[in-house]
Amino acid sequence: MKVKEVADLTGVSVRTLHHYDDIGLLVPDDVTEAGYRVYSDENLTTLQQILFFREVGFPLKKIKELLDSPSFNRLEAFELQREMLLAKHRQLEMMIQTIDKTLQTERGEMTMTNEEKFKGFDFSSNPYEQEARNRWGDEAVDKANKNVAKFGKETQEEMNRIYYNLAELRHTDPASVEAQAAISDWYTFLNKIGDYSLEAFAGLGEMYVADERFTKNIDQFGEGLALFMRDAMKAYATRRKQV
Amino acid sequence: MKVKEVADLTGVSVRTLHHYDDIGLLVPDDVTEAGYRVYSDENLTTLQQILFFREVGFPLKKIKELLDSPSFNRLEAFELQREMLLAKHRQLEMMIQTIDKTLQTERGEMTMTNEEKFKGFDFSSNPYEQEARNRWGDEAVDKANKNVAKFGKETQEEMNRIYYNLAELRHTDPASVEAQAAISDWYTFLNKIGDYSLEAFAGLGEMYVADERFTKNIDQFGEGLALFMRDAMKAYATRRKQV
DNA sequence: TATAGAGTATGACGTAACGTGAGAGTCAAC
DNA sequence: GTTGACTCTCACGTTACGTCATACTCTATA
Repeated sequence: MKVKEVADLTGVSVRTLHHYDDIGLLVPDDVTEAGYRVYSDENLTTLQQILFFREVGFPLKKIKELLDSPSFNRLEAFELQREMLLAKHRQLEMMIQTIDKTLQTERGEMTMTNEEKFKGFDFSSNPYEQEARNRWGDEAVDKANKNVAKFGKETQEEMNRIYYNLAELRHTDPASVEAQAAISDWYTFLNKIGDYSLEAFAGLGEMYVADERFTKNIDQFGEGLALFMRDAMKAYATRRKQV
Repeated sequence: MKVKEVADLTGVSVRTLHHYDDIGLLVPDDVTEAGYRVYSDENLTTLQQILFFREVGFPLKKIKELLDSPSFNRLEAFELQREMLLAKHRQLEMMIQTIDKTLQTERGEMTMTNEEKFKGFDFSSNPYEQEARNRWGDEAVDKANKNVAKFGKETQEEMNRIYYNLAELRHTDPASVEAQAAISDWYTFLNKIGDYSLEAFAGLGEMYVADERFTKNIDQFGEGLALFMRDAMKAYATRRKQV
């Protein structure tokens, strides 16, 4: 299919498809000799995914990261998207209720507090978005760091100690007893300030190497630490799941 | 209430409130001596309106036009917003169905056409336009411009004359005798080339502001004409229905 | 009462996700 | 062989804020 066919089918503009091609988010599987973009059925499925994530408010950059992520699983993604759409659905219901109440208020049939006036409007707390970010997104790290700040100096120092310990081991085997002990401290620490399943923990490790901003941050404690931590975290999660 | 209180209550950022102040969309009713913005309860109600319109995809500029419009009626607006939210609600239901089908497809339980894959995704037109099309029918929307072309040059010229007349009145009261006389010409004209009930006529007016393609076209004769025509058309339909 | 800490103000530049031409090549149809 | 619809690649414009930087204000507390 050529651009306009895809555009007409999906409702996005041709320019949008160009843009997605430019940023590498949706690169057509084929091009004609004249340079015309040709989209495959596989491309269409990807586009569907992109539009779902876009609809629930993910920035394109993050969508790309998700789709590129080695741990990305289409079926799982669809299920999550379903949940998120349902959440949005419920949110809309709240907004409609809010409107109904407002209408009654305008007619003088009842009164509303200011909080009630904005029920359903606060998007800052979408639990499913949070879940998605935990599962695949780099926000997991942000969250951790923010929480650390919130938990004060001692926590910060504890975190640094763990980093230093790990940094010293970074040229050894990530699956060794020492490394696993150190990474276990890391897991314990993270669960003090947040809530990480083993899957999330392993996913977080992936992010340490997948996203250069975190690689850079972590590697301040020692070059190659991020990579080492990812391997150690993966090994840790795998081993503990087997038990 | 000061900025942060409002921000916390509504979930928008402080920067957003600054921005809305800058562009004149939401100007706080009061300022302290130190220049701090102080929002009244009236301001909060306006903000609620703004967020509703924003949620259904209206650009801020259009929201400002709506709120500033002399014919703007809060109660009516709430009812319209309710409709729009319901439309979005239905759209979400379609998307959820689409996901369910996709999940079954992934499991190999069924197959989907490409059209089905994108059902519910076509946002090319704002949800309200969808709603408008449902309510007043597709023809009402497309008919006007297409038919004019078909009816030849004289018809085209007559149409332009009417537009020019209206454009000159566009800063006056849409319900005034002059404006109503001019809009009556418009109604007569439209019924020469098509078939418009009063409801369809009013609905068409709504489309003039809801669909930017129309707005752009009409505003070529004078900025703000589309909005003026909508108000005049609505007043015209209301008045004639009462008789 | 001094001072820290949280809140607020105004620039001003940055960013995301495209929109909108401009200028030119491509392709099927009549 | 010439329309007319479609496509390409620049490249600048736009919307709705985000993100500093710098400076002022307010209040709780040592």
